[in-house]
Amino acid sequence: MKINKEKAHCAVDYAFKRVGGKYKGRILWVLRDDVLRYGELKRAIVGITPKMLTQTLKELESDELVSRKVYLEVPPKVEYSLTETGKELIPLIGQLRSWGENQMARYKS
Amino acid sequence: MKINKEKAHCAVDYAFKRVGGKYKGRILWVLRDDVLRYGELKRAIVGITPKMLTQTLKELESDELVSRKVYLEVPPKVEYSLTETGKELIPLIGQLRSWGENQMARYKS
DNA sequence: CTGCATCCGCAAGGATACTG
DNA sequence: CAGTATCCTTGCGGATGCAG
Repeated sequence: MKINKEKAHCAVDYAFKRVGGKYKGRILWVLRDDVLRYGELKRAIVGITPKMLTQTLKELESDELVSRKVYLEVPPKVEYSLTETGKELIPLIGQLRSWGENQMARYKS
Repeated sequence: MKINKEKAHCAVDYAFKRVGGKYKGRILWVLRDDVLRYGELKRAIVGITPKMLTQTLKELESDELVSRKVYLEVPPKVEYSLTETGKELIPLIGQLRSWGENQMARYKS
């Protein structure tokens, strides 16, 4: 697994790296006020493959935006939720989302 | 040139696509309150190659976040600035940047 | 249920040289 | 000055199968 830890050129670069990629934004967003299990996430993020889900979650966990809680049960159960740092991003993602909605509406014409 | 126009899964996805990529955030940010020429941008975005600068600017222009003004002079002169839509993003990028700064400070230890 | 292992294609991005 | 034109590398992300 290759998790991007290289130096950012600036804070903007740094921030976009943590939140960029194809699914990070969407995952953080669906976790905004829920604690979700792996399978629930998989269903929520339409089109994601298990590999990408696991990989992206690991990166988010490594950046301490998402925390992972394992229940030692059979069958296995793992829950994902936002960390405090992750929650700080929610309002920003929310604004981006609103902006995106406006744009999509504007161009639908 | 391949500019990403495929359907977004949702508004979050849409927004991140417009602003993602390796340089879009940084370019929008340095243009936040200046009108810059090609060469000035190139110097401002440390590490970018002419190819990526041109390509990224084209995508931003195509998404109507940046506008391009050509002066028919010798030597040539081209100025880039934010559109109104682009300016809407600045506060959001600013917040992301602040968040990034805090994170970088936290981890510097 | 929650993943990991493996293989692979393709597009994003990089290096370098050249042009109007 | 403001880009193009080529060629090349990398690694993201997809597909599929297997495992605890």
